[in-house]
Amino acid sequence: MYENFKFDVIFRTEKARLGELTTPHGVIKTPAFIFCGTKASVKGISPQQLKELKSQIILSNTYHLFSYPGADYIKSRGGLHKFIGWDKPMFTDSGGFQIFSLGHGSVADEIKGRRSGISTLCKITEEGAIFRSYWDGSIQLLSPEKSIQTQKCLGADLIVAFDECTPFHSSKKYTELSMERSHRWEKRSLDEFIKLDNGDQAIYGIIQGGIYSDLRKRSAEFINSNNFFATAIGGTLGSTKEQMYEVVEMAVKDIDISRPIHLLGIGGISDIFRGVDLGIDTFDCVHPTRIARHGGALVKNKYRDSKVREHINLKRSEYANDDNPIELDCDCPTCCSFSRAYLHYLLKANELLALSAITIHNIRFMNRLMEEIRQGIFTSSLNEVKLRWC
RNA sequence: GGAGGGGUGGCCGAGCGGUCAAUGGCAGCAGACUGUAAAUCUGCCGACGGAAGUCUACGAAAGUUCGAAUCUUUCCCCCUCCA
Repeated sequence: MYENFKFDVIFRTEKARLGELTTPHGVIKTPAFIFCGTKASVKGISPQQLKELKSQIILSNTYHLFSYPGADYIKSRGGLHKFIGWDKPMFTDSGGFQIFSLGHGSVADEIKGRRSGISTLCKITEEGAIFRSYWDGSIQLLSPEKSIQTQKCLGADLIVAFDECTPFHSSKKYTELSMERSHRWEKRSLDEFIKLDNGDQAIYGIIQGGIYSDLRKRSAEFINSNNFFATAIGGTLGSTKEQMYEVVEMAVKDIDISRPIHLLGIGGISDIFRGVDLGIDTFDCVHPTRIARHGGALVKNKYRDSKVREHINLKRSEYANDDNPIELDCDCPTCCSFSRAYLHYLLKANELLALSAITIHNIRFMNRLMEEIRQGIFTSSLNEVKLRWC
């Protein structure tokens, strides 16, 4: 198994490590950031642009593509890579996060106790999760087997076992029962994966256990003892940044470090530095691409307008007369030709170009961040890099 | 010339005797967003004040009424139809 996959650690300092994750569609230099193209598209930009911005890998989502246009459809189009015109590595998430997000809303809403809108999650059973489709309202069951079969049809290089992403507001008892069910689901995912395996995919197991160190330890041991190619850290990571770092640290402690380690759903700049310090190899997050569509351009600390934000909000009126690019030292196409004033105007005028232009900057920003982090590990100067970016 | 319909906060547009400083929407000003139901969501948005509150407001003026954006009269201005 995993004969077409390989993970080599090239260099390490303390826990941080520089690696190469080999897949049938190429090598991913780690630490790496994975951009979210949930519905088989990174919103607003093309695979060609992603490549020009030096992106290594993108992610799509099982739940969304399962609901529409369907796994068989994408398979009959030749798989995701061919369908969307992307020949580099791909990752698919299993749909486990949607058990959380469709049941509880966004991470922030859940942590802050805000009521989310109408839930389209109907029920979680031992068999799987029952959803009302976001697409057509029909009732659908997503089970471990179904998730793996779907991910097989989609054809991403790296796929993920089906789990339940537990919310922050759940008791230890619920977290434990959910974790145990996730373990059974993950075992079923692995069995289904092995049954269908033809060498072109590798599967991640996910560590659950919420904010509880004993549960995280048990979960890590479970994943280690099964033949997953790699390990992802999932579930709630707590309600504050500090708690998140603690949870990641406790989760990472018992992971088999010969396997690649992915941190699900995290993409803040300082979060990535902390993750890298703890030995995380890959990250994925909607944040860079989502805030771009809301007018947020990621910037290094010297360009910020707020102590708490890692981006500037180009919708703010102060940018109306700012002729500088988002960042003076950025090499992205947006910074090479557009001023903050123009981007501000495009946002106000509701022009679609604003969304893609800022997305382009944020993607290049994340890729440059990861390039510098890799360089920083290699030259043992990660702290200096961090001072520039955080 | 005849008949009718209107004028409401930056704009559009509800309200047609008290619960109206006035529903909505847009624009404006902020905020949020971390395995994407997200080009989304939330808050503020007459003036002064931290707030209680005070003042000025529904074309203009005069009235009726305990009370008027809402009723009456006159005036000004718009629009539609007929000649």
